Amino acid sequence: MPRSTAGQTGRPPVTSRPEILAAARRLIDRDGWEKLTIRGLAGELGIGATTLYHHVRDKEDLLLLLLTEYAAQLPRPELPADPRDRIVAAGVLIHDAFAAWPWAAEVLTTDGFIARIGDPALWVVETILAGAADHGCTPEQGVLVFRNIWYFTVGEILVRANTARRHPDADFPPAENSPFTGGGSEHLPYLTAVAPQWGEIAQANTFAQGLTALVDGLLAQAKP
Amino acid sequence: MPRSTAGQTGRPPVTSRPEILAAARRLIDRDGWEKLTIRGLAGELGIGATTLYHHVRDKEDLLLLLLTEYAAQLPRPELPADPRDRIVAAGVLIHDAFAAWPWAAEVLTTDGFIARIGDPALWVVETILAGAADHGCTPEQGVLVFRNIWYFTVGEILVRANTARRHPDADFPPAENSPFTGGGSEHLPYLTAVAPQWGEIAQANTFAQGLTALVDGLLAQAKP
DNA sequence: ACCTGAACACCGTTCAAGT
DNA sequence: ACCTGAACACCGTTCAAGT
Repeated sequence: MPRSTAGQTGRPPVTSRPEILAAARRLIDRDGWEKLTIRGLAGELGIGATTLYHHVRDKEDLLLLLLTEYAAQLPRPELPADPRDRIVAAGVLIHDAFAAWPWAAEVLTTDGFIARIGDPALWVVETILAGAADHGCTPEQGVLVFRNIWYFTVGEILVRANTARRHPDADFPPAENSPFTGGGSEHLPYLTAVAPQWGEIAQANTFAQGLTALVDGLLAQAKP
Repeated sequence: MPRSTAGQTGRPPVTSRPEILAAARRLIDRDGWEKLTIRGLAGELGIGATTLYHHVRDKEDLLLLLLTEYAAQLPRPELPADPRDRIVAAGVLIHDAFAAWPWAAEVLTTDGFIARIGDPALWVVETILAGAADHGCTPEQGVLVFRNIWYFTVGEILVRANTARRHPDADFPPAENSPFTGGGSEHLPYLTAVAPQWGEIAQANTFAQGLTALVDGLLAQAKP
């Protein structure tokens, strides 16, 4: 008996989990991740919306599968030998992975997915812990280093992704209609002075620089 | 002619913007901010849902009003004289304000509100820019310092708030069902070693410590 | 086995009609 | 002036019925 198409019982499938995940990625890449809806995804596949529930537990499960697939597929490059440089490089890797897929970072925080990414993503955590230990950190200090890097990275991606969505070249303050650009700005001299250049300054990618500052500060704290 | 109740034309109001904002805060404090819906808010006030649109442009406008009101009401304490300590203190202030109202941080990133908070919140930005300048930073470096602090702070609050929502005492990895706690964890020795204590370590509030590391690292970069 | 439409319990928002 | 219900265009999800 052939095991693939013959001898089956019941109605034949119209889709599969891999097909669903591929369609979801297509939809996200095309319209943005906030447009990924169960109904829209079913439409993309040309099937009934409720059919999806036979291949995926719920929408949260779908997002988790998407994230896991993405994480597993990421390259795993050679890292520098120096512990400090290795930690920075690992942080940059996390950052670049999520910067290319900003919705992933958003999902990761907004829904508390952090604790549920599987094996394929854990080697980055291991790399940072190992780097900290090589530098002379205790395990506790290593965890601290990782968590602080994680905070910084998530924050940078979320702020950058969301400000880009609205103000293509501005960032924090100097919206033309902002109250401080009008009258009464005497008590905000520094802000008023940099306001014109803020947008330009904010546009530069300074993530690696900021991360380096954070890592250096953390390692200095751990080993005085 | 009395100016309050007599001589008016048209149907009398059933609510007002301050009443709406107060009800919204009540709802958020009681049920969490994801439960704040236009319909639910109208229900809380005992009025028709569509009536709200006569006092508030839309839901985004409502959230912005809420944020502005909250920011305006925050205390404005005395800060240390030393520039570095002042920057750290200002960062801790931002953090504590949003940590007490985590949904505000979430709104701030998820909807790109950052560029639109008004005057009452800008003095913190000014404080950080002034501190950086006092330390010898250029205006560009000052902006960099502020932005990095902002990333770190937002990230910390979002990650902490959302992991707390699900895993009361865990944070990143050691969920009991995590793949690496089972077999095949030989290539993750550091992670495996700290796994049992991770939750406990992650529970401590190390924000000020992490922020200090970041600020020290940034200031060291700016003035070698 | 797998698929489906109808239905449930929600959203934010608009608009013509009422007071 | 202000308020309102009905309606529009959506959500995620369940479930009985079909193939």
